[in-house]
Amino acid sequence: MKQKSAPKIIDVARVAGVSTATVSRALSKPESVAKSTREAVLAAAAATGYRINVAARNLRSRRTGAVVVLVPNLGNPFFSQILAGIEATLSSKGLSILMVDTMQSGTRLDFIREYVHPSRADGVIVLDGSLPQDLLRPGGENGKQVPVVFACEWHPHEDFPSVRADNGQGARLAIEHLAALGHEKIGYVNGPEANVLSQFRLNATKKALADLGKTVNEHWFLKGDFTLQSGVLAARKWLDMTDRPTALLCANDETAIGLISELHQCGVHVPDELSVVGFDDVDIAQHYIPALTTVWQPRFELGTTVAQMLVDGISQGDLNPDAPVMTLPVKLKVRKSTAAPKPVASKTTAATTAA
Amino acid sequence: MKQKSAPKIIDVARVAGVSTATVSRALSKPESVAKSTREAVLAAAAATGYRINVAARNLRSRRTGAVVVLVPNLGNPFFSQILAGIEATLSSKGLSILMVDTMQSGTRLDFIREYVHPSRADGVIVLDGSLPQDLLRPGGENGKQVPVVFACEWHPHEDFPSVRADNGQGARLAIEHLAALGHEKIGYVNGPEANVLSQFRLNATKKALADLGKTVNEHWFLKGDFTLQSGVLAARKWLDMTDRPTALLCANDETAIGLISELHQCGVHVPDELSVVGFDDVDIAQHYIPALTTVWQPRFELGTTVAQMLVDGISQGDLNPDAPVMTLPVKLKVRKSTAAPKPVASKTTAATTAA
DNA sequence: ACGCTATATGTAATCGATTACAATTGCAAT
DNA sequence: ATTGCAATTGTAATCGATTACATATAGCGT
Repeated sequence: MKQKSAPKIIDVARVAGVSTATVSRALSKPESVAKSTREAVLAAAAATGYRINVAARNLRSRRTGAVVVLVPNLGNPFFSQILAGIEATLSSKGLSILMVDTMQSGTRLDFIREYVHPSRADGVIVLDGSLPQDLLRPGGENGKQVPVVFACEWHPHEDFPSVRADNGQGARLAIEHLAALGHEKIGYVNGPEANVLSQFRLNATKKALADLGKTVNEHWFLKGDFTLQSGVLAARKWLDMTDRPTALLCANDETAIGLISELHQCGVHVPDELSVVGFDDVDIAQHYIPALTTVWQPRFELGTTVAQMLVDGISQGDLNPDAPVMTLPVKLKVRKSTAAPKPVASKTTAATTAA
Repeated sequence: MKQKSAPKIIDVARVAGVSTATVSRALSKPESVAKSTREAVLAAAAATGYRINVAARNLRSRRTGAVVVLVPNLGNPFFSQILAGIEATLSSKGLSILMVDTMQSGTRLDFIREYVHPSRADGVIVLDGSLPQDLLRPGGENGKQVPVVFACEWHPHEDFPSVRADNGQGARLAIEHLAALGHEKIGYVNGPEANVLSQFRLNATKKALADLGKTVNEHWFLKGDFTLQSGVLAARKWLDMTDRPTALLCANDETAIGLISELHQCGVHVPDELSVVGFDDVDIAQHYIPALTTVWQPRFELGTTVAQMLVDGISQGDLNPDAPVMTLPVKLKVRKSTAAPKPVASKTTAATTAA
């Protein structure tokens, strides 16, 4: 009795004694058919084991039910929680996620370009602020545009809608915290220079320092690239300095952890000899030793928010024209990696004991 | 001159002065058309800005060009590197990734079921060993099956092809290392009981202890669930013990880190008072303080391997019938969280100095 | 010169749903 | 009773590519 090939809509129609149009309606807009018919169709669908052919529906209805997510680096745990938020929202709307790692696929931009197209996806979420922008506006002015929204990162000179954390406020809170502890010599370990977040956090840091009347010493501003290793290198540079800052804000938690671990290797204790602040509040941060003082970002919420923004844009047929930029609040989590600076050596020396 | 709607294959055909069949062939199997025609078609495609309609191709060719990846928890960084490996391999084959978080979508199994279907995906990669198996064999014996492969985790009583790390060897190496350091009282902090990895590592741990003639004391075997918090709880349980183990192997790095951080809070020093071994070697592990001794898993390679296995299965039209289980080797990374046990207090006390 | 094969291309059916439009029915208002 | 409207359902065109099959052309051996 079993059919060789998968049941199609016409098989269901036959069993239910209705037309294919009715089956289609009963399944996709149940309220548009009579109750009795709906039940008959549902029963027939169950009886035949019918499963819709997604390609056929997509072709005819000119939708895809999918959203492309362009992630800079899937291996980076920072993005995984944002992805989780995106997934939660999109799956609740019946949309699926096409994931593309722009690092991996980076050698062939054409590969990515293929995804930014109405026949592929109903929308695009970009977590990578450094993609060439022409890639996101395919076909210039003509043809249908796929709605594009940014999360976390963004294009500095473009006006795509975006959701981001309040990076400026985060840097300011961190600097104010260090200043309140009594630090006068405060530095910063940057992320990649090409990255908007790095630059934004860097500028906000300098602004906050200036506003507080603190020295902005370029020697205390170190390069980095968001990796653990760049924290290690920053530690070595700090060790080599003659006039060292007493506190360092890092562009992210990885950098802060690499920094602290290398200092530990070299017998330098945090926060006694240097206060360190991270950025992001990854899960490990509060379980690091010392527990990391850091700027918390609502990562899961960033994901749900950007997904919702895109869903709204898709259903409106177009994105909100005034290119909204949503900025979500951050929080400073004060833990154990920051403390008042050590009293200057030339004065009275009451040796501080380490735990 | 610009057309309102996106150019279709027939527009390209007109410009190139050939039929749609020829255009299709020129684009998908270039070697099957004459060189001159191919060039004309490519030029016409470029001139019109033609982009293929994926839904149409999928419908006709009965393929999807997509692979579904079922991830237990996207927010867990452990999976992100495996995903990166999967992405690298699949994207190089022109396949896209449909990502589904089985935790998020877990409330509705039907939602997941929808993805395990030939019209959705050409294959499925499962990273979650606890999914109901009927979900992965839709339609019982009839109908086309979608190839399914497992990575990391697997179904204990099923014979799907799978790729996994050598968890048994990992546990054995860890126990042998602790034994070699002189530990006699060795415990284990488990992951979720329902998880195959937890159980596998647990059993291998017990076996290794028995083989080495060490005590297997059930009081030293603690429950856990792979989270940082479960490490914290394990630490408290350890503190409450009267007869404490001198070394603990943890089911994963998160647990180990939670454990160490809580002990640190309580003034207990690792490894002086307790040796701790993790499992997985997440990026942070070597930058933790103390640097974590742990079992390294080839996570990226797990991803590339399982993806390759699936790709082979798809192209063969069927998966290797003898349900191959590939086991990738692990390595023990000895760092600073393990040391010889403290000499018994009643004996001579030569206080060991900590770095 | 003839037939045969190999190569290249064209014609049109096909994949399986959605949906515009038409048709039917029931019911209320006139 | 007749008309009008709303609610259901059916008929058939349609989405845009792929591909089985048919056809045309060229090269080759005898």
